[in-house]
Amino acid sequence: MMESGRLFFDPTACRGSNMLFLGNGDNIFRGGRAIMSMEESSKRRSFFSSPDDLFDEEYYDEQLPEKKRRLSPEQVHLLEKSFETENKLEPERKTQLAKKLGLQPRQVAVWFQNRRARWKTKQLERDYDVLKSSYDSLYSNYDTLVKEHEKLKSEVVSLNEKLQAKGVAGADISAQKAEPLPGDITNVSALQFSVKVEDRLSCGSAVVDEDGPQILDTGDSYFPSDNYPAEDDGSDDGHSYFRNVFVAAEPQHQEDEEPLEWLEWS
DNA sequence: TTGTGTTTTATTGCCTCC
DNA sequence: GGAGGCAATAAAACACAA
Repeated sequence: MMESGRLFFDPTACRGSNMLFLGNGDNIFRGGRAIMSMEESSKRRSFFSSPDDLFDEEYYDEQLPEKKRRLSPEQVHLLEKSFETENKLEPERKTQLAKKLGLQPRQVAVWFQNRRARWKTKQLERDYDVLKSSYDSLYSNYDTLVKEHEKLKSEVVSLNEKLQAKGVAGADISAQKAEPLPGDITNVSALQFSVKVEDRLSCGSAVVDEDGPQILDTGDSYFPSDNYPAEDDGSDDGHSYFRNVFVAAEPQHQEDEEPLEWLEWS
């Protein structure tokens, strides 16, 4: 596999014979011509010499394989569409696509490889954003809880003082007979998170119970399956590797989400 | 025009699977 | 062992500010 790739643009390999390009059913000159025709303006020349065909002067400009050339928008569009339906390439589809596009199968394979890499990079960026907003949300809720806790604590202290004052002043209520407070409710640990926090939250932006938000160990933390989801024309439609990771504080989410099945790998 | 940063195409080497 | 995948990287093509 690598050998064919290596030969593809290897000047020494090209010098001898074009048979080297014929192994996959397409040859580079056919592809080169197709690209050339779509990019009428560019007529640059390859840095390496070509096979016998190049002796034909008429052919020279159009047939010469170039060292590197961008695919035409039409080619990219078709490749993108194909990638959307299936991001991996079976040999048959590769050959078909290559023929359709006037490219070498190898070029199609390389394009898919690079496209998958790009998709993955974008996906990681999206995942980072999701994780960050979840963190921000949790942090914000935590902050609210801490403040509320402080407020309640001071209320308890104040009520305790009143009770004690009443106990001293009241004729029948001795300090000994007074109902003890249920535990030391001025103690942070007694209050803190021993009850369901969600009961105390009014905003409802996040449901945080005693188990708290958590990151579940999903085991394999990367690709959910052999197939990535179809991507909407390379746009950010927010498929996350980690979408099944968060059980709380999921940020506002995309409407056009795909079903989770493909994410539920184990 | 040129320098610079980004994107795209292609290669290389390693790994896994059959 | 060959085929195909991925990560890392090179290098050409492109975009764009100065």
